Amino acid sequence: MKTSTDGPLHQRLSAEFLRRINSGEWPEGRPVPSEAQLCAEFGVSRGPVRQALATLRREGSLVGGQGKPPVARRTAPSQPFATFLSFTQWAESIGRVPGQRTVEVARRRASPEAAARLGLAEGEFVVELVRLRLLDGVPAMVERSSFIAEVGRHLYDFDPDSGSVYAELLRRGVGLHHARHTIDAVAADATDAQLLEVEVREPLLRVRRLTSSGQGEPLEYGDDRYLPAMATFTIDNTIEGRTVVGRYRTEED
Amino acid sequence: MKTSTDGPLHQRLSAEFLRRINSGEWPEGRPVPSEAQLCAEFGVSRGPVRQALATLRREGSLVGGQGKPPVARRTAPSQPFATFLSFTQWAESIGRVPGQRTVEVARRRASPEAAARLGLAEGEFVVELVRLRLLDGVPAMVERSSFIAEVGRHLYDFDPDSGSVYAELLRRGVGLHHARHTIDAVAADATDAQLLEVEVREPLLRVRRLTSSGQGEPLEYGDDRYLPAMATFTIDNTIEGRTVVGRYRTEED
DNA sequence: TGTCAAGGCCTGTATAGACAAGTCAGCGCC
DNA sequence: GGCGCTGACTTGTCTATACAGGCCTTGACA
Repeated sequence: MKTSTDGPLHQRLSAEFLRRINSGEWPEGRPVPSEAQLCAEFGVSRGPVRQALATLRREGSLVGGQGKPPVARRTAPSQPFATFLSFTQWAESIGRVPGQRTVEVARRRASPEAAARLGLAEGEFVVELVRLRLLDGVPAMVERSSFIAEVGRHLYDFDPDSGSVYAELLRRGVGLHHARHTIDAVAADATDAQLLEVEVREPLLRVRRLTSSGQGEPLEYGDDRYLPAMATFTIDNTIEGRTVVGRYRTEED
Repeated sequence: MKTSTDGPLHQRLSAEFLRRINSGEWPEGRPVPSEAQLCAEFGVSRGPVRQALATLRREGSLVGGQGKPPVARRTAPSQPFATFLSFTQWAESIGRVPGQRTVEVARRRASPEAAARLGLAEGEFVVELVRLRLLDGVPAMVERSSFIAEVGRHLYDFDPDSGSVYAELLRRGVGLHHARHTIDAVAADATDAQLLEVEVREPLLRVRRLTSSGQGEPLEYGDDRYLPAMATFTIDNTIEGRTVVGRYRTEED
C-alpha cells in the first residue's frame, strides 16, 4: 500500500497520507481516520504515525485535532525559490505562457537607488536590463534589473528574449541564494504606461528585489511593476508560525 | 531553571533552550549539549527533549545533527502571527504609536465580495467595521472589515477606538488561527482619498485578508488600503526554502 | 609517521504502555 | 422537548527501551 519501499517509515507514511489527501481518497474538510486505525492498517506503532501526521500538519495539509481526528485540507504548496524569483518559471508553474520583449540591455553607471542597494560607489557600472513581460501574450509587468558587472557580463552573450535570465545565470554557476522582495504600489510613469498599455498614473503593484549570494553580497537589484489585474502576491500564515508565500494570476471574476 | 512552570513539558523545554541560544549561554556556531545530557539535566525522558529540539530546528534556531549534536544559530525571527495580523501590535513592534478613528460599525448584509469569501449566502448579515488607522498620528491605512455575525457581536460592547480588535477577540476566545493576505494595488476612491488626505486615483497598496478558525471556517474578511509611503511588505526567501515575511514602515529617504 | 580499523558517542527511528485532556453522542432527568 | 451529565473515543503528552547509522577519536599496525 505504501508509495515506495525505501526511506524511514514515517516518511513513507506521510507520503502515503499526502497522496490520499490530494487524490481525494480522504476528502477535504472531512476527518481522517484516527491514529489507532492507521496504526492497525499499516501494522506500525503510534510514533511514526504521529510523526507523519505532524509533518502534514506543519505543511498545512491537516488542521484541527485534540480530542477529534484532524481534518484534511488541500493546500497550494509554498512556491519554491526559483518559482518565486523567475517570471518564466512562475508563469509555467501556473500553466500560462510566459513571454518577454526586451526594451534594452545596457552597461551604464548605476542609478543612485541601485547603487545604494547594491553597495556600489557612485559612478560604478552595472548592466541594466529592461523587459516587458507577457502572460499569454498580454502585457503583465515591466521589469528593470541592475546586475553588478561581474554577473551582468553573462548577459552579453545571452538573448534575454529567449527565456529565463535567472535559469541561465544559475546554469552558469552564479550563486543566487537569497532574495528580499519589498512590495508597494506606485503610479505608472510614461514608460510604464506605454509598455503596459494603460494610462499614466494608473496604480501598479511594485516589487523591488535584492538578490544576494550565499555570502550576502548583493548581485542584482530589480524593480518590477505589475498590472494589478494580472498578478497578486499572497502571504499565508498561522498562529503556529507557519508561513507560505505565493504569487498568483489575479482571478478574473 | 525552567522559564515558567505551566504548559506542556516540551514547550517549557523549547522556551528554555531558545532563551539559552538568544542569551548566548549556548554560543552561536557551537554544538549544544547532547540529548542525553539535557535529559539528565532536566530529569526528563528523551521524547520531550527531542520534541523541543525539533521545534527549534523548524524555526531555524538549530541546524545540523545526525551523529553529532546540532549547532545553535541566532536568527531574525519571522514576524509572529499576531504582529502580522494586528495593526496595533505591528505599530508597537516597530516603535511607532498606533492610532485609529472609527468611521462606522454597522450590522448589515454582506457585500457580494465579502459574502463570497466568507462562504455566506446572499443577504446574510455581517458586522462591518471601517477605521482609519494612524501611525504617529498620521493617516496610514483605511481598514474595512466584515466579521461573521457570531464574531461581530463582540464588537458591540467594545470600543474599536480603544485599541486592537484582534487582541480583544483572542482574549474572548475567538479562535483566530490562520490568515491569507492577498496583496495588490488599487486607485484611491473618494472615501479613501478623503480619509487618507490624498487625491482620488492615487495608488494605494491593498491587502485583502481572510482570517479563519483552526477548522478552516472563515471568520473575517478585510480590505486594508495603505499609503505606499507609510508601509511596505517584504518577503525574504532562500534557495533552501526558508521564508520570512514582514511588514515595515517605509523608510523615508 | 601515516593509515586504517575499532569502538564509543550521538542522533534518527521505532515499539509499547500509560495517563491527561478534549470532544461528542446518547441517555436520563426535569 | 430541553437540559445536563456520563462515558466512550480520540488526540496530547510522557516514559522506557532498543537498535541502526553517522561521526569522531583512539590506538594498533605498516
